[in-house]
Amino acid sequence: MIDVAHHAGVSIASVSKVLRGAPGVSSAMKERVNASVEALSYRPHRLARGMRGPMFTVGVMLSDIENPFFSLLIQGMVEVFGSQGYELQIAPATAGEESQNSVIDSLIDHQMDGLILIAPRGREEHLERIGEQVPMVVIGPHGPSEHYDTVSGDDELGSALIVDHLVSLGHRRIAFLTNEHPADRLNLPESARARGFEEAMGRHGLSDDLLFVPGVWSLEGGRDAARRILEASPRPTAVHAGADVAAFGILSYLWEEGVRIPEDVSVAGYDNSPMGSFTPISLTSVDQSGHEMGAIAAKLLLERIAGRSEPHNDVLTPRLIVRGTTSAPGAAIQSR
Amino acid sequence: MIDVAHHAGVSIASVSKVLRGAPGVSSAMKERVNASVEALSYRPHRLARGMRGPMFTVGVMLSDIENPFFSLLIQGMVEVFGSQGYELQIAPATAGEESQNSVIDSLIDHQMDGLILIAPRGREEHLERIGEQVPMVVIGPHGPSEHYDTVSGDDELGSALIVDHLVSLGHRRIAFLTNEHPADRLNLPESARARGFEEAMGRHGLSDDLLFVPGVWSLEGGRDAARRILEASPRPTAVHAGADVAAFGILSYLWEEGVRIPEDVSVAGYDNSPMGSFTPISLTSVDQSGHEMGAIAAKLLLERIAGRSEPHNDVLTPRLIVRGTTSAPGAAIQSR
DNA sequence: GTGAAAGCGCTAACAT
DNA sequence: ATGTTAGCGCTTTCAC
Repeated sequence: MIDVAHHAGVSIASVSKVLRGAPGVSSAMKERVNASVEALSYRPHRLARGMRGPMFTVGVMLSDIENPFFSLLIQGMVEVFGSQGYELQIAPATAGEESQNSVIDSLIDHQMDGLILIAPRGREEHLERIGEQVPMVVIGPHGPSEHYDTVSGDDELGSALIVDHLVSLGHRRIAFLTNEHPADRLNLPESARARGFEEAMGRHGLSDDLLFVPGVWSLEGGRDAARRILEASPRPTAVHAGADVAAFGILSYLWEEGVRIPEDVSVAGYDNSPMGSFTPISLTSVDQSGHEMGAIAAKLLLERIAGRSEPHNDVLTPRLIVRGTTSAPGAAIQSR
Repeated sequence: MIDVAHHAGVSIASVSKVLRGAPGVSSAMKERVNASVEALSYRPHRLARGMRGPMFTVGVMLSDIENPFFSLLIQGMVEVFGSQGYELQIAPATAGEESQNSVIDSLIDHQMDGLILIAPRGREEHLERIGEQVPMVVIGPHGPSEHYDTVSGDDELGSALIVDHLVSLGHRRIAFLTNEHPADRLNLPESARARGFEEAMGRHGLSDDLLFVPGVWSLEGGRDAARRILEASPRPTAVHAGADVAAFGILSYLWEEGVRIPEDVSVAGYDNSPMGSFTPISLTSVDQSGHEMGAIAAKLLLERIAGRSEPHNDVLTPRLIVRGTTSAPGAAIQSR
């Protein structure tokens, strides 16, 4: 910056003012400085700037880089932050709680102006403590919160939509693939979806007909689960896979085994992934508008950075998307 | 840090030394300082540290957050950097060259110790200029380079593997889906794959039978291309989709139209995405070991950060994975 | 082995 | 409207 000041024949404070667009600079000064900046192809040192004021950078803790739904979220954020002059940096973590916490700490150490946590596994108390230190938005069913905002889909309702749909088709015995999680963690999507499933089944008087299949939401996890579902007695006529990726695994295994879908077994996913809409998959699923969710999270974070401190807990309404993998049990209502 | 020094009753210089593990500190001093750090739950200010020395953070320019192959790359990097005490921050960009360049600039402004660019669209000269400023590794067919390293698959060979396979099955008229790109950009995966396709066709004396289908490598792009391929006359009996995601789109459209695969049209992808291996897709594809590629890029970057300046240009050998979407033309060699 | 002090590149009072 | 200067939290000579 000193070089620029010399080149332009002005003080470094003036350079700083021009660069920040601060008030109280003549247009002549602006031109001279900008010309010198150009001539020397000077770029401001973000760290030095960050030592005094904001970094104009927000951090995202990404708990699973493979999940395509999370990619959607990030795209929504990118658009909002980009248009507001904020930069976005993503710190990849794993599913483990320690990994996620250390990634979050690192983001704070880097003096990010705000944090968005995507489906964190940390406990509420811990999240509250982070929220006290830095503006924060959590994506996932985490409300109510004191010191941070949350955005999530109404996963209980989403599960209920699936159950209602299947029951209205005539299904009674329905399986749900749990994503393995500690029983005391009520703030995870898998908890909310399991809860919604159980309640909806109860509402239809089917509490004795539900089957919880322990397993993991992944392609392989879905295949494993499908194997066990076929062996169950009585065998379920429908499966709520919990997530699209798990549904893909289930479908894959069932198809290989010659099980007809949806005639023999109906399958519903969750997330409405792009792949699911395509033939020959045509997966019945629940849409939770990830793009919009990401954009909302970004806007909430900007509000918090601007000073708001009352917590917002936004819940988006999911939509059921009926496609070809669900039908009345035993009935081939549509060709596949 | 001053607080820690007071709490421990020592100078801030000593605190600094202990924290960095610098030589010349008594073990008594170490213990006192560490105790105070613990007691005050002090965390070092990364920006202030970065103003004097390295940040121990590397930046990744991610040109497409949706591409699952890129996720694989990042997982490979995470493992290497994590074990070496480096942090990884991902800056998401779009396919546009300007977007990518500004993201790269921003990474440099943040004083990252090194950069990995995933499939950048910038020109060689521009990349060289960046490589002069900061240790850098480019993932993509960009060699030979002066001031940075590259890692890539041998995309020309990969395309040739597909052509050889299809021709050995008896195909002659084969289509290739171009990912739209400027003709003068030879350093893109799409360019290399197109080149490999053309050369291999020529080698088999089929230069007159090849069909370049302009289009985009995406689900929708694949569907569009499939429509035009069906209309082509003479109609190709096989398609090299260029990328799995495009192949999925092609398959989707062909299935909807009642075209039998592989009997009527054979389809091959590129990338060996996890989804492709599952029934009912079972896509013939080319594996380019993304995980390993990411790990190699990370190691090369660490070497550069450590001081190496001779460029390395690593090329990984791709493997053809034959599955159910390719067969002799007109022949149903395997049930789907 | 330990501490004092200069300085990294900026911003923000404050003075002119 | 412009310039001077004191820090931000750390690292790093250089004395002690």
